[in-house]
Amino acid sequence: MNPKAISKQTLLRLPSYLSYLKSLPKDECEYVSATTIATALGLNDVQVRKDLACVSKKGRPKLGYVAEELIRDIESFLGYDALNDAIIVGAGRLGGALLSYEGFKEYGLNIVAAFDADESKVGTEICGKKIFPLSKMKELCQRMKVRIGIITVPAHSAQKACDMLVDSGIYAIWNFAPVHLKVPDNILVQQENMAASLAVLSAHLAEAIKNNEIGKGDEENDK
Amino acid sequence: MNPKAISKQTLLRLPSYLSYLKSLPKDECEYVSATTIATALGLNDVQVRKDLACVSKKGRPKLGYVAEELIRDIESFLGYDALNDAIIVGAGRLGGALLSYEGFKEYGLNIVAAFDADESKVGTEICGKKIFPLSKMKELCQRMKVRIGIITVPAHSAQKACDMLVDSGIYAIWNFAPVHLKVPDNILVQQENMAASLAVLSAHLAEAIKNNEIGKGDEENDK
DNA sequence: AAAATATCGATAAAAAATTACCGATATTAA
DNA sequence: TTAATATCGGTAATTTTTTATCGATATTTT
Repeated sequence: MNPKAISKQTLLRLPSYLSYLKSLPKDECEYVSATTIATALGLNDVQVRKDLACVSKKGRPKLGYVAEELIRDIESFLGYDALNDAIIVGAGRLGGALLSYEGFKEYGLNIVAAFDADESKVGTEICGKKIFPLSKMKELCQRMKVRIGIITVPAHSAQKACDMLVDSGIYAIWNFAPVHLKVPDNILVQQENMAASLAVLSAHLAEAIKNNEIGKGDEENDK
Repeated sequence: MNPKAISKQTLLRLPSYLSYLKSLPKDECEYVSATTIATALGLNDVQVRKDLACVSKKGRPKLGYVAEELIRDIESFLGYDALNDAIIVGAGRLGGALLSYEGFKEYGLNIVAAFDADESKVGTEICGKKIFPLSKMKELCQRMKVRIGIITVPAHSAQKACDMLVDSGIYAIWNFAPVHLKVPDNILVQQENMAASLAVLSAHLAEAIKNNEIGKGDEENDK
C-alpha cells in the first residue's frame, strides 16, 4: 500500500551507501552515479539504482545523483536524523564498549543510561552514563520515554532482561546475546549476531584450507 | 560439485540452531525435531530440515534428530572445533571488548594479540593479551601462522590496517569498521555491520511511529 | 547545431531462497 | 498385530532477490 515495501536486503545496504557517500570529498563530487557507487562497493549497478529509487529522488541521466541529497534522503529514511534515546541492559565489557562509543549519535542513537544486576557496578559511570539497578528500569524508561533497549547481558539472562524491557514499555530491542528472544508481536527485535558473522568467516576459511585454496584461489566466483 | 554448495543464508542460521540446541537440557531431550526447532526460533520447519540436511546425518521419522549429534556436526561444519588464532588491529573500546570476551573460544576463535598505532597503549595488556606496535604485525603473524585478522580501528584507517594484514599473510578479515575494504581475490572479508543492524531497527521504528502502530500493531505479518 | 556518450528508469529474465505438498517410515497406542 | 501419528526427505510451486536489456534523456564534444 504505502511505498514501504522496501526489502530487508536493501535496508541492509543503505548504510553502506551512506558511509561511502560520506567518505567522498564534498567539493569535488557534487554528483555520484549508481555505477560509481556499485564499483566502489563491489555491487551491481542496477541494484544500487533500485535501492536508491526506494529512498530518494530521481537521478539525472549522464550525471547521476546529487550526493548531498542522497545522504540526506538515506539518513532521513533510516531515521538517523531523529535522535532516539536508548538504554543498555548489561554493563559488562560489551555494554561498556557500546556505552562509550560516540559514533552512535551519527545513527540517531543516544544511549542515556545502563542497567546492571551487579550491585558493585551500580552507581558508577561509564563515559558519563550512569549505571542503575534493574529495579529502576521501568520508571526511568517511562519518564524519559525511551523506546529502544539494548541487551548485552550473558545468554542465560537475556530473556529476563528482555521481559523487563518489554514491561518497561520499550518498543524495539537490539539484542547482542546469542539467544532467540520471545516477545509480543508488536515489539521489534533486531538480533546482532556476531556468531553468525563469525560462522561465515570460519566456514569459508575451513573450506579454503580443506581445498588447499589458500594463497591462490578465489572462493567467490566458483564456476 | 562437492557438497559445499551451502547457501549463505543457511550458514547464517546455523549458529542459531547451535545455540538453541545447546540451551536444551541434555538429559531430557535426546531427540529434537525440525518442527520443534523451527517453532522455538520462529522459522519454517522445512527450512530447518533443509539446513540441517546440509551439515548432518538423516533424522529419524517421528523422532527427529539426535541433539548431541546435531551439535557436533554443526560445530564441526563451522570449524568451531578447530581453534583458529587471530589478531586484532585497533585496541580501542571495541577492540578491548573483543579482546576480553572469553566466549569466542566456543566459536573456535582464539585472539592472541592486539596491535595499535597509539604508542601509549603499546606494551600494555588487556586480559592477558599484549598490545604491540603495528611494526611487529608481520613478524608475529608469520611466526605464529595467524590466519585471521580483526579490524577495530576507526573508519579512516581501516583500509591501511587491512593492507597491513594482507601483507602479513592473513587469509581472512573480520571487519568492524564501516568501510568497504579492497582486498585481493583470495582474501576473505567478513563485514560486521552494526550500522546495518541498527538501520533495520531504526527504520522499522521510524515507520511504526509514522503509522501510529506502536503499542498495538504487528509489523511482521502485514497482509 | 548535431552527434556521441553516460546514465537513468522500467520491464523482463534469471537465479536464489522460501514454502507447500506428498509418499515413506518408524514409533507409539490400541 | 494393526492402526494412528509425527516426522522425515524429496520434488514442485511460489516468492523474493538479483541481474540483464533497452529506450529515453540530458550533457558533453565535435
